[in-house]
Amino acid sequence: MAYWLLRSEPDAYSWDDLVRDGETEWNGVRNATARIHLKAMVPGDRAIFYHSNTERACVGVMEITRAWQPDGDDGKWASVAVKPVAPLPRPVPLADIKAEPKLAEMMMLKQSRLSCSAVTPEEWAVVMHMAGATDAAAA
DNA sequence: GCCAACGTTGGC
DNA sequence: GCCAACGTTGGC
Repeated sequence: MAYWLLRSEPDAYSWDDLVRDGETEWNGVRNATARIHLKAMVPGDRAIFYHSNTERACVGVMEITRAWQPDGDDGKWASVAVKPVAPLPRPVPLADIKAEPKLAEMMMLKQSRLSCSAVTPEEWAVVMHMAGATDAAAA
């Protein structure tokens, strides 16, 4: 299983919106690097939901429910389907991620504007620990 | 509101 | 194909 981080401005689409919807199409990504990651996602992969901009914190865990399909008028972009797994018991602010040496190499820090980035299993475990997440959400 | 990072566009 | 100009994003 692979781990990912998907960011969204909560004003545009938030964790609460995802919980309300039950499942959603993660579309509208218009960045070549992000697309590489979207196309690498397979059902069962886990992803951190990160609120950018106004909140700047990881807020929940999602599961990829369907591999990518073409997105956009010309079909040259990609989108996947996701569903919520569990909210993080304690949201993990960006400031805490930056302050944690074990997360210094995280892709989201290296490329701060990238909306879909990869997370290593080690990084995933650290973030879940910081969030106080139990095994159910962390696995 | 400002600024840095970075992707995209367009002229050459 | 290169590179400067420009626009957008996101953190502060």
